[in-house]
Amino acid sequence: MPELPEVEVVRRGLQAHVAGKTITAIRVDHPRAVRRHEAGAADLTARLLGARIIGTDRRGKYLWLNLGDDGTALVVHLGMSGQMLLGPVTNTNHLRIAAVLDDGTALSFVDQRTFGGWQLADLVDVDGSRVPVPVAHIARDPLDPRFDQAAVVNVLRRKHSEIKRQLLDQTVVSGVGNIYADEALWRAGVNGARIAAKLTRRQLGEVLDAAAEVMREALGQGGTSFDSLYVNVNGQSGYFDRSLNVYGREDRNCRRCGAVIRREKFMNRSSFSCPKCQPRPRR
DNA sequence: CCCCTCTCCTGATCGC
DNA sequence: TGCGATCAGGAGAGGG
Repeated sequence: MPELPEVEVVRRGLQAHVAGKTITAIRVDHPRAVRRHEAGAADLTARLLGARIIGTDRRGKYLWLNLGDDGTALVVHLGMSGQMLLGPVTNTNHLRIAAVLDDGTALSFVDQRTFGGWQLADLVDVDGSRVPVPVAHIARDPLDPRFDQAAVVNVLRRKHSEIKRQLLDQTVVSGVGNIYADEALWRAGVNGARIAAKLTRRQLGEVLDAAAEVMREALGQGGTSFDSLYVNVNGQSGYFDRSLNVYGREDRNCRRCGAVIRREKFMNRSSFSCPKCQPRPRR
């Protein structure tokens, strides 16, 4: 379940090891991994062969490799279970794309649930930043130096929809997934079912502050992993799951007040919250 | 326009 | 032992 911190860990690994390298071989093993590249797998491999990776970038849960100097990028989304691995792949069951770099390093895209994928795209200017076309609609994330929290609060003030739903909407604020949404709401003491427009500016600011804080801390721990589906470029998991306060802690005690953490269905996924720190809205 | 539900996918796990 | 049901969830299509 890679969210912003996990994707950033992967991006840093790629930056350190693939920047400046050229792709000398590439093979697509599963068509779903390139389904978002509308020109097809043959076009993608033909254009990547011989391409030089000049750097990496990320917004929210999207990361991309900048190629050559022609303003194109290889956009990577990890989906739920995507992995960008450097070096030999031992278990090839879920190997979707295999590439080789000019120093002999293997770069592989492994993805059990096939929600992720690669695509080539042009870079465009959006609000003063260069991003690939498929990322143009994605809002800045809370760790972006140009993240405008006041502007996001203004957007949220107009949303007649639950705050958790908005946190998960990548066009409002990006990078937050189910785990960090629950953690941020717990830290801010806000129930995810509260209507965004009915929260005060101060409360909305606290929720966004908490989201930035929890993701920054998770990044410092190398990310979160529950089932080893999320790993860095060397196949290793992070440690932040030990620091989670609500997610996955059903029936355990709240670390702040001792109440029993509850689990509920929300948007077809699980939501965890403290009944005392995060009282339900009146309806 | 705004909001929300559904769907894609695979593997682990559980109850019978 | 087998088998169906359930769960995990990012993001976009499409419905209301």
